[in-house]
Amino acid sequence: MSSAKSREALVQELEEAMRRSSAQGVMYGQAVAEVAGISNSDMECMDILLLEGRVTAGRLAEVTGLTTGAITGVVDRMEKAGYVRRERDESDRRKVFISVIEEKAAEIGKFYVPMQEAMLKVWSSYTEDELRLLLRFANDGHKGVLEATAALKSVIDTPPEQRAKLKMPPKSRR
Amino acid sequence: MSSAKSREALVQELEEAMRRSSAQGVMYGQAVAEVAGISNSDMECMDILLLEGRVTAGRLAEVTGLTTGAITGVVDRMEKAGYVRRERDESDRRKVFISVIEEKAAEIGKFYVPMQEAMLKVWSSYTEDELRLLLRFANDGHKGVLEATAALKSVIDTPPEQRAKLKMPPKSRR
DNA sequence: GCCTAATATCTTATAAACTAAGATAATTAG
DNA sequence: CTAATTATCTTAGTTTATAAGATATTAGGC
Repeated sequence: MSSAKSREALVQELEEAMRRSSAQGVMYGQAVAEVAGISNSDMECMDILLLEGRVTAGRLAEVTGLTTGAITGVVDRMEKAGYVRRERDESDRRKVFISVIEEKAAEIGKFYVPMQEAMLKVWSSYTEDELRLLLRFANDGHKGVLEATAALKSVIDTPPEQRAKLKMPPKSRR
Repeated sequence: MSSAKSREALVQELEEAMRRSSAQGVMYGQAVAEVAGISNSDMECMDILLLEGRVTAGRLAEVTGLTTGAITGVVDRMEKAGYVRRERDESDRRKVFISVIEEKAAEIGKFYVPMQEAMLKVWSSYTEDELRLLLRFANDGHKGVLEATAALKSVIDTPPEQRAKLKMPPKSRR
């Protein structure tokens, strides 16, 4: 019974299942923001900061897609709440680095514990070989999403006249 | 030699890889909303509608975590833009079902094409047995995230005195 | 059947957070 | 040195959210 389901049906089920669980993942993030008492955008910036450590205001704007003005607001709020600190770059004094204050940020990290525990529980029912496959998929998937994001964004940058039918050559920016 | 990587290391890598790709997934969603010219919340509601087909305003509020007043606004905007239509339930005339207008919704669906293509490309490099494993994981994962969301929300309802310490995850080294 | 409570959505006033445009300040190039 | 560029912040106005309560419908107890 190697084909109880056709490959096509399998792929379709996969698509739907992935969509559902990623939607639920988004909602988890919102719930964390709510419990932590900070806005969604602030939370997203914290995530970036926790991953990259020390980032300029401009890069936050770039990554989140917010305007620099909005980022000023985000950083004001997070600084006031004690999560981050502004540090002017001494070699280029226009730049402002935002850096995480670890002790305070750890309070937020706690809210990810239920998620980590749930995932550990799920993974505990898989063999090591299966986990290796999942890891391969997570990495392949990440690359795929990056690719898709680039393809989609090239649509944004295409002037409306030319936008009629979408093509995929990723346009190099910056 | 069945463990080139220890199970623990594997799980940790998985955790990080999943976090990265889901963060990228969130960004894809934002990009779609931007290209489609509708807000993030509106987009989220559209996603729910596309999945469930026909949903009451109250359920949208429940699922998204927005107030019913905010949902009124969301539906007003989407109705005005022609994506959905309000339908009063004849058997309980307090209820308002929101249902998708397929032809118009397809315009949004088109922005998911780059993502679908990227995923198809990824999946094409897996065997059917492997796809079945991925499907199992997607479903298990969804259940896990639901569980985690519930666990997190129970923290909201816990009085602050008892909320003091949650277990921290095993310190992740990067 | 009638009154009260509960449910589902919408309305209003107000607040939060965003954008667009432009001000400020520092750096780089000619 | 001056002009152009870069990075962030400020301001005015808009969008989208909340909280509280209005409106309309249904359900339950007597």
